[in-house]
Amino acid sequence: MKQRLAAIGTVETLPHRVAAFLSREIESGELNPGARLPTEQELSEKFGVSRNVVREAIAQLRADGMIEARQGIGAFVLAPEQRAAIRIDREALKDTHNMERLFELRCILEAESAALAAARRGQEHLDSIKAALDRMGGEERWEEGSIDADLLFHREIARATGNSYIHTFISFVCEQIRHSIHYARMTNPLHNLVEINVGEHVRIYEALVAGDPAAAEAAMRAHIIGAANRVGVKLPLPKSSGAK
Amino acid sequence: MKQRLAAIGTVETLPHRVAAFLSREIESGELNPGARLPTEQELSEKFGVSRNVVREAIAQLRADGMIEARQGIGAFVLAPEQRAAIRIDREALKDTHNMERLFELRCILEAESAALAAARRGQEHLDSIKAALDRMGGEERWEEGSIDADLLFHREIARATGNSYIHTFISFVCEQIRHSIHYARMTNPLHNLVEINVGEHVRIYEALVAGDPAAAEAAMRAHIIGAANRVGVKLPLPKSSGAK
DNA sequence: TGATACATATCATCCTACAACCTGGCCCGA
DNA sequence: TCGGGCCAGGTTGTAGGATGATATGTATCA
Repeated sequence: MKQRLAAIGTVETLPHRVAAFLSREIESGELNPGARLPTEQELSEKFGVSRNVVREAIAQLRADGMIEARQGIGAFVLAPEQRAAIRIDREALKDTHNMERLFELRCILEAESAALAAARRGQEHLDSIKAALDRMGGEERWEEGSIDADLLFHREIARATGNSYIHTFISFVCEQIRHSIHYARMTNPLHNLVEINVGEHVRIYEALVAGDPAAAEAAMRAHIIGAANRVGVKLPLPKSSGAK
Repeated sequence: MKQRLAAIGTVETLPHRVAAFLSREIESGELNPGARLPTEQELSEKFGVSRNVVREAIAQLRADGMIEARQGIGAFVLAPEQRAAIRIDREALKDTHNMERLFELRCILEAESAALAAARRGQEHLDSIKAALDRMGGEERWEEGSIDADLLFHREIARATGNSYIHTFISFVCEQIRHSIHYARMTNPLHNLVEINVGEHVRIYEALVAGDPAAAEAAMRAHIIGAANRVGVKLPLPKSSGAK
């Protein structure tokens, strides 16, 4: 049971906390790009942890391209443009407004990707997508399993584009959304809030089978707008004026 | 001068090398999700480094969500879907085929974002974009400065969407492309390969001023296809069949 | 004045030790 | 025989010091 809790809550380790603190300080602008961080020793004293912990925290920030450490001089904050990784703060996703932004990004990515997938999908891709579709709606289970199948459905479509970067990006965004929905379900007793509309998925699948990019794009767009609505996020006019 | 080299080459630190090794081992599938990593001591012996170095490497992988460490048991490989960060291998970008994929992703992101920006941009956004445009083409310098201005132009448009996630994603993708182009220029003596078409940018800007999403999207799409061609990447029919 | 040598500051790496935690087996009692 | 508690060993988490590598500023000397 404790193990289960650890898997969900992700026990906060000391380096993680230090890294999160520094990260926020940089994001908020208290430490501008080019600024020099306190020395490792100063930080270890400030947080009351060993220098080892501080180093692990800095190693993480450095890997992300947020700071650059130079031997003999110190560590410096880098400009946000030269980040080597994209990382989304899950705390921020508890805000509905941010959820809305994330859904908007997802809509952009997935709609056009669906069009690409319709043009390039092979039979093997269709099979994988169909399998996910069956797992999703076969039984009337609106549970974890169905959500997994839902995500798999979207990932398989992304894979059918043949573009690994698109696959990576879409997988990432979907996973963030899944996480925040999971959180919403934990705090909100309305479990049925998360409801999967199988019909929308079927329409996407049919467009892919037909190899019709425009239809696939439209179906995917409609689906994501619908999905956003079902979790209480109203998506503001994506592609409203540009459609016609 | 040495400082310059350090800023470009990013001196390989031991933890970074260990992390890269483990990362590749996971990506290549030699370590499947759920598998347990060797203990820290075994790894430190295997690589001939201290346990501290191994810990810093593992801390990075853990921050990315590639592995999960449990006290008293060991470290385990996580499924690729639950990554907490997106990280692009710059070595892989030296392959033209990957460049092509990245441009395709960029096209998807930026085209629709341009449409959003056209609908939502305020005067302040137009001013920032115009400033970048002036910096880009004002003087006839196809140098670093112009490339910076080019990137800034795109980032400012992303910012005008009012969606911070879109801004983050586009900044990230653009920066990856900039890096790989920089690398290509170093190895290839054809410096003028990287040429900035000011006219294409002007057309995008005018569509934003007019507040015309469809025109902005089309102009951006044309621009990115053109930019890809200018660096020797032919973009395969994005939005070809779905357009009509 | 100019250049070399030195002292200092800082990060990079290593080492040892202990704490916290999990696993498995052993022992003992019912 | 079975069940439960106890203990030993292994593994990660944290602490603290020691040494090497590198950059900066200063002082000394020709």
